[in-house]
Amino acid sequence: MGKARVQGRHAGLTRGHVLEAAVRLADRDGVASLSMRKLAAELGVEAMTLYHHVRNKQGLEDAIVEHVLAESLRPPRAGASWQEVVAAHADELHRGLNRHPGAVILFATRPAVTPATLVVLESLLRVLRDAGFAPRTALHLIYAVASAVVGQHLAADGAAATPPDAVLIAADGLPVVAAALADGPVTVESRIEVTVTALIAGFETILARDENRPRGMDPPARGTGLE
Amino acid sequence: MGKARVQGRHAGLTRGHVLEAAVRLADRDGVASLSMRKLAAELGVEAMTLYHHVRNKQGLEDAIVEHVLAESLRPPRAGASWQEVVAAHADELHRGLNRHPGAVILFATRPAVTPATLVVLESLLRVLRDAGFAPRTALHLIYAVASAVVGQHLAADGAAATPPDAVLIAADGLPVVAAALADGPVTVESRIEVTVTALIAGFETILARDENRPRGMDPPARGTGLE
DNA sequence: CTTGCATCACTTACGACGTAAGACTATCAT
DNA sequence: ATGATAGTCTTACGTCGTAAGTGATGCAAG
Repeated sequence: MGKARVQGRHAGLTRGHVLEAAVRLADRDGVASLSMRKLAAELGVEAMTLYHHVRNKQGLEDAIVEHVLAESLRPPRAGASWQEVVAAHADELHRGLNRHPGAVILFATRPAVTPATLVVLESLLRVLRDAGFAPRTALHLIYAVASAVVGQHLAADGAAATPPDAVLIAADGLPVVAAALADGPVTVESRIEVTVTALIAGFETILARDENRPRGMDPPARGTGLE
Repeated sequence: MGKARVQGRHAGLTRGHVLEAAVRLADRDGVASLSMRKLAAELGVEAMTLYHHVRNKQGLEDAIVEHVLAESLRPPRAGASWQEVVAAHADELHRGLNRHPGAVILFATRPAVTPATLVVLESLLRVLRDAGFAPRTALHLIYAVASAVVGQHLAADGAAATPPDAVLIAADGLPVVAAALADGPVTVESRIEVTVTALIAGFETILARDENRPRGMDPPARGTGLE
């Protein structure tokens, strides 16, 4: 009786609000500490309410990935060389992850093959094909760049979690490691820049090699020792 | 009062047993579904008992990473070229992750700078330095390869989680994507092989470039567009 | 206007999780 | 015999995702 309950009054919550708050909380505290209850509290609502706007927690995480990618990736600039296009793509991805550090781990887990990202992929592949790459090789190139960027972010985040002193102490008696760490910390930016530069240069030589061997011939014959 | 309790009878549990069981469960069901309680049950023991052999769950995960790395990485073969050494290192890492698929995600999270891995790193860096690489560049090379291998495994696992049909359907109207996916699935092996090949080729050109510019000069001047 | 219904919100509840605190017991050095 | 130590179990707390059910709101059809 008494107890004027106001339950159920529509709060005007939309999927957009939920997602925005989710990204904000993930950025602030990391996605690991993001829970349906905390997110609901942030929105002034009960936990179960969120399930009207999101299938479940995994759906929420997928949506975060999609959101970050959508706001980060742009179609390749017309008239740019394939090297510039690939470098720009890596840069966009890197900036997106930098803008949402707490969400990086999601990119390692969720595949992120949504229509929107596939469209971007298509345009990237088209540039590469026009430059002479076989479609399969072009796909490998994009995969390599994306994995490298995400991987470097993950590794850098993990490294940031351990105090650098501990590493330096552990590196005692290991002169080359010490020398490599001597001049300043290794930043994500430098890691990504070097990696992407190397990948582009590497695929330049792969492209040159493949163009000199026009039609269906044998694989690279003992390239890396991987099988 | 009655109730012949048999609690506390030493079960002869060791850290090695705990770790071995943890790796086994992680391999079977994935590390995400590994809990202290399940692990304890697997060992015929109560959950809290594990805390006498492991600091906490994170410590357990770190130990899993360490264990996999220790059983996978080998010191570089004497007399091999730096390219062979790097390729072999990538291959060892890849095989290790292949052997323990459920634990891959841990390699994205935990930094894995233990004394043992640092020793391996030192020997790798020594080979690269002897080949003419600056220590910092050598470190970037190893980081790039490790991140690429882990990143490709993660991406491949994520991709395996989504049914390939869905991707093919989504790729409808995207001719280049479709063409790239046309001849068979993209395996982890091929992704890693191509990436590592490209990285090695790329660092070959970086090495050649740096050797022609011996002492401290400007950075590559608009290399990738990353800053 | 009334009636019905889909939508949004809330409540309660369940089983799982990591782990702090403490009690018990077996083993071994003194 | 006497402690000390280390391995084990019990209980408990707070958190998590979410299934199931209840109630209120606002809109559309009669």
